[in-house]
Amino acid sequence: MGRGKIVIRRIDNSTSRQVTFSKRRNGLFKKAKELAILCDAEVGLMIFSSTGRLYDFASTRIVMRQVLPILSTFKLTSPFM
Amino acid sequence: MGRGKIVIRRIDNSTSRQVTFSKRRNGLFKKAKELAILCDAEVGLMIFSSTGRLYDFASTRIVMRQVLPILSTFKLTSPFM
DNA sequence: AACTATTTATAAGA
DNA sequence: TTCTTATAAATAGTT
Repeated sequence: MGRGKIVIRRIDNSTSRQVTFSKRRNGLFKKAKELAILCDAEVGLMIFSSTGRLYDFASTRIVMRQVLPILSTFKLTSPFM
Repeated sequence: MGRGKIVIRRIDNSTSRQVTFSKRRNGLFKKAKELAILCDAEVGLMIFSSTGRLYDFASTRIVMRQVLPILSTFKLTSPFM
């Protein structure tokens, strides 16, 4: 979606990568919110930039006992696990 | 993006809502994966359909101590909380 | 930070 | 319902 077609691989140039991150992160949040509204779904989205900064969104009513099984698909490091 | 412009509000017709859910869910996962690859970011995405079915995706390396603060933004029901 | 040429996603339709 | 396609929307490269 742009002046040229791109291949999906890590963007080498740091500045370009940062710009793309900002644009696509905003796009992803927008679409997550739209999905929740249009389809009456619950959506949780968390993004960590390569520098470790966190961006997140969650529609309501997601409960911990539903979230826990998902967490097991992450690589977890926690005293709880 | 389609034959007509739509307003972002809950889709009343159950069949249309299900069809849109399926299409947009796939689109959201695709974009989440692209963001992770292009921008070297970590992405976690969880979607519950209105019938309670879970769909999720996570790129690796997300650790529990980073996830926990996000969970507090959800409405939690858990013996841990 | 805007712009716009293009690509991509998707709303309707078949 | 799986496939098609006209159109809306996102965004890559530019300024």
